[in-house]
Amino acid sequence: MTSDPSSNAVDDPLFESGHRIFSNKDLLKIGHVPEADRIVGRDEEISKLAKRLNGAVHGYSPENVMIYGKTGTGKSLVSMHVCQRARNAAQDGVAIGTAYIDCAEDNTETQAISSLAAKLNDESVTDITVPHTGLSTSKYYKLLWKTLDAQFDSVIIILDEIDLMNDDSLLMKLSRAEEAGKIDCSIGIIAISNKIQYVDNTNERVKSSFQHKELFFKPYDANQLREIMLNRADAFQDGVLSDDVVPLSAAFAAQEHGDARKAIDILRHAGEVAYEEGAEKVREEHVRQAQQHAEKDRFRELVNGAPTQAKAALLALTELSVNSDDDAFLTSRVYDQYEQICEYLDMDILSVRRFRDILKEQAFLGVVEIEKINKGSAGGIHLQNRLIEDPQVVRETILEDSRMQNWNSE
DNA sequence: CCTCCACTGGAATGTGAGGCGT
DNA sequence: ACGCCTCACATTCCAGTGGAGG
Repeated sequence: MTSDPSSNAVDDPLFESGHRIFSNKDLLKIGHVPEADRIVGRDEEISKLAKRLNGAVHGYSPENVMIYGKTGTGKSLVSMHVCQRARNAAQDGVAIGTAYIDCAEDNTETQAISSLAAKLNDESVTDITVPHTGLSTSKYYKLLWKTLDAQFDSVIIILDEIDLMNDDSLLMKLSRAEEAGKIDCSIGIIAISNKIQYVDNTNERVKSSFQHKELFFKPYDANQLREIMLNRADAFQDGVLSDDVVPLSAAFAAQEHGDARKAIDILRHAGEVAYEEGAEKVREEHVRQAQQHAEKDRFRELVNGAPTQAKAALLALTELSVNSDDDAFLTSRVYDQYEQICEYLDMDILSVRRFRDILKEQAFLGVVEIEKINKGSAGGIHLQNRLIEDPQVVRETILEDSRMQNWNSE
């Protein structure tokens, strides 16, 4: 995520000095955090969240907040933004610290505490050194408490993607620290989750200690997406975007997921497509291409990320689809083909039961489609499995895997 | 309307890897 | 270094399923 445009550039005719399409592509990067006035359609969420954290600004305890919402609905963005404003708005004599933890990265209690301590610690003030690793969990906690007391009246901690944290005692210990008298500094936690049921799945001890308000983020609608994209339109050169480009991208994204990240992705792709074509304007057809491209990318990612056994199962399906007029096959038929593949590739052969579950998982991910059919007295209930994307494309993607490469027709 | 087929899917149970405290 | 615990993945067993066809 670091961009370092070299400062001592030499004009080389091999590379164009100015870009025909983009003027500031950074604005379309995934990790780009827009300025405050560029956050769209989340005013309500921002003010609600700010209200919960209000205490921190005056040196009292902020409330804990649990934020729910799908990906790309601005949860992290709004949280970070509010934290920043809280820091700026802190009253005289009130020291506020804020920290952001990505639980996908630090997914154990120890890791999270250690990076929390490291992030909040200002060595020149506290004279404490936080080692990256090597201490027991409890030592890290002690370090953290010390750090906090030495520097802050209150801290706000953002725990992003907390559902990926495989241990919820962190939540409990953080929220109990203050009342247990371990620290004088007050702690507010913003926990962010994609899953609505997150709190239901945590145990009772955590539920009782992590008292919190809940906040729901709705997906962006087409209007908001359009505005978000228009706000970033100056990533493009003046007049390069045709009028219908942004509304179309917004419409695509809105009907599919309401995910701002993906919407912007499509816009960027459209720009790239236009550039490669040598077009002087980004047009509707470029957006359509970008959209299709995004679809394929998503698919590639799904298939690439699948475990080996799932790939073998998919390969069996593609093999059948390619070599026959039908496109849907009974599980038993697919399983036979799968057995052949496994044997040929010298892989373990899983049981039919497990095989069914693997296909079901792929169906959940949107790679295959399963239909229930009934053959009556000729054989009761069966499942029919069908690939959603073009079998050839799936096949190529699977064969990119080194373990699968030996499988070349027959 | 009852039977019957061959697969489905829930439940119990086993196994190996990895994180954690001691 | 050690055992403990949890989790994901896998197997085995078996009651359940539901419409075509008698």
